[in-house]
Amino acid sequence: MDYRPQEIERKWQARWAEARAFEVTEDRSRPKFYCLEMFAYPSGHAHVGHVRNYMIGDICARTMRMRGYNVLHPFGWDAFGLPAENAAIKNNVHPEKWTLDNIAHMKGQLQRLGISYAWDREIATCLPEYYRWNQWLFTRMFQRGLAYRRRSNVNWCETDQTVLANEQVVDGGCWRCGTPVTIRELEQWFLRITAYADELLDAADQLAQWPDKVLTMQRNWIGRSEGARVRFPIAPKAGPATSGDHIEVFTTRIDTIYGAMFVMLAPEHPLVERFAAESPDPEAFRARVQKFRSQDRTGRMTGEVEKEGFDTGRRVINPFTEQPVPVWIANFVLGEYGTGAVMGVPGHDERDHEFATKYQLPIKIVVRPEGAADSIADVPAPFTEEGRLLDSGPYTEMATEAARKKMTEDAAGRGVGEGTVQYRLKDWGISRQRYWGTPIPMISCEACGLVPVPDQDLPVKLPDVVEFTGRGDSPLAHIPEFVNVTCPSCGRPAKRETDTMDTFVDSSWYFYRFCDPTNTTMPFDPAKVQYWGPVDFYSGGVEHAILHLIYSRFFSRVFRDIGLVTIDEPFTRLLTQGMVLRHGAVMSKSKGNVVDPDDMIAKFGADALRLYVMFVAPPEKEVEWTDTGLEGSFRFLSRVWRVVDHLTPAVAGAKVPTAGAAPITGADAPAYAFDEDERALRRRTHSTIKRVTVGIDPRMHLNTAISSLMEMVNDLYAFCDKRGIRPSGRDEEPPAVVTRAETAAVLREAIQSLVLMLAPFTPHMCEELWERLGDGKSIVTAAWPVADEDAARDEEIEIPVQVNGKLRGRVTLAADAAEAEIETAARALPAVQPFLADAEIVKVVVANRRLVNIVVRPKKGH
RNA sequence: GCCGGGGUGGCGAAACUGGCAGACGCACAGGACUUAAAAUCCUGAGGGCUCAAAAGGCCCGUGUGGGUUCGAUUCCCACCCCCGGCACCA
Repeated sequence: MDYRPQEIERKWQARWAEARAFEVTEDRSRPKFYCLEMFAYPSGHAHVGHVRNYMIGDICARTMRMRGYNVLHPFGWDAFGLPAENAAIKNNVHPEKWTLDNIAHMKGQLQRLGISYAWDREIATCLPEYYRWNQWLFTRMFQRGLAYRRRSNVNWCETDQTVLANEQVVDGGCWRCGTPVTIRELEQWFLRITAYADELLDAADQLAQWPDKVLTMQRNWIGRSEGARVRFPIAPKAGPATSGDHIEVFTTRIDTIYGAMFVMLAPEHPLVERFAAESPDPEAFRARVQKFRSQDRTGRMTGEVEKEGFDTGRRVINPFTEQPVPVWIANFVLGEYGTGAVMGVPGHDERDHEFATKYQLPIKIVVRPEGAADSIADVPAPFTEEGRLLDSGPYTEMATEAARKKMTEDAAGRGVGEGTVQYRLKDWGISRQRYWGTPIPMISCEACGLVPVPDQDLPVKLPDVVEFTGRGDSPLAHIPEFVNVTCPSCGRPAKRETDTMDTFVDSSWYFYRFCDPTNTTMPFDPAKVQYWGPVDFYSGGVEHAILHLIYSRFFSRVFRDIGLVTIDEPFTRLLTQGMVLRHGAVMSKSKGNVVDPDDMIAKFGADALRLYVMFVAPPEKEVEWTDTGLEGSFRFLSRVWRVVDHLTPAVAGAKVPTAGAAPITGADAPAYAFDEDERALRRRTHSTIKRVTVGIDPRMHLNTAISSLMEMVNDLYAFCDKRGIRPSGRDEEPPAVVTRAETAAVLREAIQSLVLMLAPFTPHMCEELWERLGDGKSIVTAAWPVADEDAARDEEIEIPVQVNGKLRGRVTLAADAAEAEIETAARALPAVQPFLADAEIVKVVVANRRLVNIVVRPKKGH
């Protein structure tokens, strides 16, 4: 019978669904394994780039099931978001309909791929049963001061007409559409992720099974800097100084403060307006500030815009030198980092040096390189490295590091500053002026202020009837019935918040909801998360390295501090899968280079597609799609099918040799006398089991695991060829006849092991073969084969022999040959004789019994 | 500029801890089977040189140049290039 994947696949997908084969409950008799792929945004159709991730997770989930774990492998939909709303505006479809239709289609695609999901746990974040708990959590965060509202400058996308979090600004543009970000000042809700900055940073060291790349990105994003805040008193314009009137700067180099020749304010600094007002020509002053503020934001942030500034005419006192220094306003000082003010040390900072040079400000050298220059003239300015202090009062000659410590202490002692830690990470702005998201469950009352919606009134549901305008205010604001409410606290008329939450809130805790997806009284039952959590294996695109993955680590800690979970880190092991390219580009509808899995399934079946995608490269790497590669995988599966199908009836009665090696039969296997070829085939079978087992977990080298299986199949064909029992490849095939019991036994062992090991990759075909080969039960829970070390062991070893590091021949010896025997055999090898003839043997290295190297040199006087 | 990952045949790749470079596959070539083709099965192949041919032999070869070592794709130093991230963060 030919390999006809489509029939087989339909059959087994139906059986799995009927048997609810992948649904699980908490079973304390078995170890748990939580395998998760990042859930999907239901954009319409999944292409092979998307589904590669689900395949990777599925290999893992199916393998762990066969190894006896109780595997939770759920799937769901990150279903809120702008595309649905944009589609609504464009096509006049309700976002919910658009979303649910897409979910239905994509779910079908995944089912046709045979991904082993527990569909009973499917969730969609756009449903009130889910987003209700976003609201619940938000009110808890509000109560704990982790959610707060403030007016601030926010990133605004003109195309999407909404706010973006800092993490959603990519290269100065919107992460979704690329539109350059502009700045708006708005009242916004923020989540206080900075409260966890230290912990998120420190705990990153414990994430041993995360890629370095992702950890580095997170560390950079959090951006911890140790330094000091130092206050420079403002010299009075006229009359006495107000007490405490000062400019506070943040610096990581307080040791260079004797070289601070000026102080710079960001154009956004709160003191700027006061200085303008107090200046002789306030309007001119403001105009100059305005110029900086309106400069291209990304240019200002990245140094592409030239450094510019102007002298405010004001002076502050350097608290260490006690000398007055001028205050400038400079376009390159960032208002939102540190204190929005910095000290200018042109001798020891590149930017300050550039600025001072441009405006002819004085440059003072206060650090010299260790050891070297003892004359100031020799110090190259700007000198930004560590060294020894010069011309720095009592600190002169101290090493920079020690000086930083001492000067920070002294500043604190004198009340002019203190040591501090500064983060680049900012609080997460979550307000979005759009419809298709979780309504923020807050009510604004004139008497009571901001009041959270009480639990019994949750969820705050999205109203159905809405006009989608795409304007920059929330569509919800136009629905009076939604907006006008009574204050839950005092009962007077009040207004509801009309912004919705960033959809990244939805995805920051969904992995816990999967543990208890239908709970109606809590986000999840803590006992269930206690059982399933944390996620043991998590895979998804590296594009979420700092968005989703840092928010999730944050939310896990919030749930912990609320008392619902005890674990800190939600994801033990992270795999970032590479993208699938076609014609050198990421697949996208607009480029017209997408490969729809359904088209490939129609041609070669889901199993061949799965195998190809896993074989073509390691999971982390980008791959280029090729049709011929897929055909190759189909050929291999046909080859497996043919040989297993051909041999199955002939080996049906055989008992496999060892209990450990075989999952189903052979407890009382007879004592076989294997011949050399049979032993060789067993060796291949068992060494393949070893390689494939570690290849999948822990190593996740799925491509080489598959190539090991291919080698095994090649050996199997060679063996059959030798014994005259190979499949002909023709339609009408005479049945294979295996008369020798030993041969039948090793063949059965081989094909059984092969089918079991291939099952995670190509589950439908393996189920079909297992139906005739196995114990009548599904291969889903069949036991993973165990290698028999004795059978896997080599009887003979072939050892390469080198002379001076060049390969000259090989010797074959018994596997247990002693080193001395190996050396003797190597020296006796005819191929090495010519090199030994006129030479003196310096030494002979027998390396680990794996290689012999004879080191010679020409005889003296020859 | 800083951080992370890479650079190996015509192509995708492999090589566990310093030990036979190129497993496995794609594409290609040859053979068997076939009236024929497809399919299938088998065989070959890093480059160059030597040899009438084959067998065999020799040299070169993992981005470049050095180093350590009996031995380096692997370790060290310097450099070039590619990909990804961050980037005036004081």
